[in-house]
This record gives sequence, C-alpha cells and structure tokens, in this order.
Amino acid sequence: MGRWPGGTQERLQEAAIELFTERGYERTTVAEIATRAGLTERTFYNHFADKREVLFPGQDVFVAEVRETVAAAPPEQSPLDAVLAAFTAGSDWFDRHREAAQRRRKLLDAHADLRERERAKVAALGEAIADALRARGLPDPAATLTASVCAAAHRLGTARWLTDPEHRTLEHHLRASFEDLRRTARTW
Amino acid sequence: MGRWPGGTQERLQEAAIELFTERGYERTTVAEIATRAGLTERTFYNHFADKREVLFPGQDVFVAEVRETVAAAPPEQSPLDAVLAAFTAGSDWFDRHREAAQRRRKLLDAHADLRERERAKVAALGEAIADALRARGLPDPAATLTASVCAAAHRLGTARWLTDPEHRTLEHHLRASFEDLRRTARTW
DNA sequence: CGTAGTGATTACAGAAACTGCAATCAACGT
DNA sequence: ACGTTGATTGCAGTTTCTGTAATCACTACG
Repeated sequence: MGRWPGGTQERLQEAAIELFTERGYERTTVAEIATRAGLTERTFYNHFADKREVLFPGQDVFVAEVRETVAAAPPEQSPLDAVLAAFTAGSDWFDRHREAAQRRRKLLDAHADLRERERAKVAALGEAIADALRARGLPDPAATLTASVCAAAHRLGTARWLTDPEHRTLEHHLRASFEDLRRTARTW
Repeated sequence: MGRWPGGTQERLQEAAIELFTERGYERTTVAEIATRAGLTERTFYNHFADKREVLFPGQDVFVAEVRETVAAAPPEQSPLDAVLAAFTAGSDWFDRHREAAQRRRKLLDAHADLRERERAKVAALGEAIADALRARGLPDPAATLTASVCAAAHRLGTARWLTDPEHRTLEHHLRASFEDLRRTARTW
C-alpha cells in the first residue's frame, strides 16, 4: 500500500475534467485542480508536464503499444493490415470508456490549445508507426506516407465512433475507415 | 508612409530568429526580442498571439491561398492534381527564401514546443484543403482523407527540399513526393 | 526498538508568458 | 489649428511553470 493515498494521477485527472466542464478550461487554474484533488499545485507538476497533459493520460503508453504491435506483426501481413490490427488490439478498452472519451472530446473541440496538443499526439502516433514499419523493412518514403495516412484513418475512425448514434464498436469504425481509405486511395 | 518606422512585424521576426539562434529559444524572452527590434514587449503581443507565432509569418495567408486555389481549380482536374497545383503555384517564393527556411527548420527541430505549433499549422493546412475539396464536390470521407495525405506529402516534399544537397526546386520535390504517394498508395 | 534510507509530497521564491486597460504619440484630413 | 485615427507604450496583475530544499510516511535493516 502506498504511503500516501494512492491514485494521485487519477484524482488529478478527475478533478481537472470536473472543473474544466464546470467553468471551462481557461478559467480553471492548476492550483484549483490540485486543491480539489487534495494536493498542491507543485504536486500537479510532478505528475504532468503541463496543464494540458492532464487530458491525455496513458497516451504515450498507447503509442508505445502500437509501435511494438506493428513491429511484431507477421512479416507476410501488409503494412495497412498490421497497423489496423495494432489499432484494434486494445480497442475494447476504449469501448468501455466511450462516455468519458466523449466528454473529453467536447473539451478538446472547445479550445485551440488542447486541439494543438492532440495534433501533437496524433503526430507522435504517426511517427511511432513509421518507425515500426521501417523496422519491418518498409523503406522510406513509403513508411512515412503510410504511417501518416494510418494516423489520419485512426483519427477519422475515432471521430465516427464518438458520434455514432448507433454506438457501434470502435473496431467497427476503424475497419470501416481503413476500408474507406483503400477505396479513396484507388482514385488517386 | 507609416507614422512609425514601418515593417514592425518583420523587425520583430528578424530579432527573434537572431536571438533564438544565438542563445536558444527557451533562453530568449519576449522582452529581449522586442528590445532588439526597438520596441516593447507589449507591442510584440499586439502583432503575435504568442511567442511561438513569430516563427510562422504568413502561414495563414499561405493556407488561405491554397484553399482558394484548390476551390477554384478546373472541375475536370483530379483532387490530387488540384492540390499539387495549388502547392506549386507560389513555390518559387519559397525557393527564394530557402536559406531562411533552413535556419527556421533547425529551430523547429530543436524544440518540441515549436514542432507542436508546426503540427497545428500542417493540420490547419489539411483542413483548409478538405474544405476546398468539399467545395469542389468531393464528399467525405474522401475529402478528409485526401486532404490529410496531401498535407503529409507537402510535409515530405518540403523536408526533402530543405535537405537536398543538389538544391533542386521545391516544385521538383513536391512533384516527386506526390509521385511517391501515388506509387505507395497502389500498394495499400 | 531505533535508525538510516526511500520516494512522494510540500513550501517557497521567482522568472517568464500573456492580458486588460488607459494613456500617449505621430501623422493625417479638414 | 484641431480632432481623428491607429500604432505604440506603461503598468498592474494573473497564471503557468521551474528550481531548490525541506518535510513527511513508510520500509528495511541492524
């Protein structure tokens, strides 16, 4: 058991989302977040690099998992299939957190600051995929271009997943987006 | 004639690049930039939304031009060709500023902060292209996906342009990147 | 049972980014 | 001469983020 009440990061994240939705991102100070979580401002910065980062928990872990899954995919699998498989591998975790993801999306959409950080995360995902594809033997520029388009398809798929009134699974939307991608690419 | 010595933005930009290259981005304050330009910190913020923005002059104008050029392209032109034409339309301006672009790139590469802003600019370019393609009648999701891949190809092309030891033109590298894109897309 | 070690949290001070508002200034038109 | 206009400035203030050292709660060891 921890010496201090555990789950510090989680408590900070919950406090942040609460306050952001209550009074908006800009009108919430880091000190307020920390206080609601029963901590101090300095402790917040011990856990998150900056104020935005509290809205992207586990993102780096996800990117690392995708990188490793793609790199470890069977050699006969096509690049696109390998990436799609890596995306769908842990997609049920997201399905179980769909509502939280929707609340988060609302916040991101409302603030350019946060969208900018999200773009950086998507870019990091793309670069991780490019690394993994190169590790699989795919040379540049194919690796870079394929990785970029996979990141774009991932973005499209999650966007549809979050707005789907029928609540179909993330895997469904990712597959559909990759299929759209293949269809569209044939017209280029 | 200006009431004050003109070219305020330009002077601020030059001062910023000088100081950033001299002692690094983080160890340069906005006040120092303004002082070197013969102005005050407050004036800096009258011209640029934040410290990073001083490194992206005219970016919004470029994005707007691309949007309009793509939207006004002849209807029989394919989406990819329309975007490529828009990219190459003003590319000689960039050729004339190649060295400055290289110095700028060094700065961007050295600081995650600045790369993040660059990603946001690329994303804005992609969304402008998507708008223009939709205005030309291309439906989603093709518009979104095509726009994303065009932005990626643009990024690839400029990267090669800036590192080409033979100093070939930006238009050359953009065409080559789009050709690589078409070749790669056939493998998907 | 005492004590040193460990890792998280905290207190504090301070630099720097950024904003709001009112005042100032230099040119211009009338 | 005089008011208008738009850019620049002064200044106060909030907020983000960092460096440093101290404190705290628990653990392991002698």
